[in-house]
Amino acid sequence: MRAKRVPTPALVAHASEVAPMLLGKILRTDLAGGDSRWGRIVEVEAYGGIDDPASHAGRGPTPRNAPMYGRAGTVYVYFTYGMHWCANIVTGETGDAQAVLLRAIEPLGGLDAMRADRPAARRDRDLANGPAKLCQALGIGAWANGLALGAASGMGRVLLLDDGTAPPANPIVGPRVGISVARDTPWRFRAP
DNA sequence: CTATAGATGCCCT
DNA sequence: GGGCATCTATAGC
Repeated sequence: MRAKRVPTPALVAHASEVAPMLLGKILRTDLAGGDSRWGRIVEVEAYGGIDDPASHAGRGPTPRNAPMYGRAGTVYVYFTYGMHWCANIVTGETGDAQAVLLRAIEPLGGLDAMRADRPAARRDRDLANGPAKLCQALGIGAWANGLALGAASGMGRVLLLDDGTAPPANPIVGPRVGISVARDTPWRFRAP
């Protein structure tokens, strides 16, 4: 089956509901210069809005989290630890400021380009098994911040595709990684 | 395999 | 100035 774009209305729900549904979907970048890279989403985390202390939107709007307040399907990319980019997909109603952090994909296409951009990865399984590694492998950076899924900028575009693979019936659910608050909220989802 | 330290810069208080 | 939705190399088992 050929892959089709995930329709935006499917993303208009709480991040904790959208997140497990993104497992199994295809994340692809088409970069300026012509190369495409893609893989299957195998790990995500849900982040809520003003009511979620672990979310970047947990203390209201700031310049950094502004894309989170946009429409569902907006890509929110942030810079952290002085060197890493991480990518989210905004969910919910406009203004809800919820998002799903894309934590890991199983690389499927564009492997050579991924390897070139991830010299530290000694094995292919390490190409995109982390939120910052995923961005490095797919070539996602500041250029994608605030873009709608599927919309092209001068640097490229980000696509969320459905190739007919159903989300896992029993994803591994647990607390989110790397946060210092709300550690009891089980909003991390992994494919078995 | 686990544990730990260091890198490195931006955002927000 | 504190803290960060992280990654890598290295050390030890």
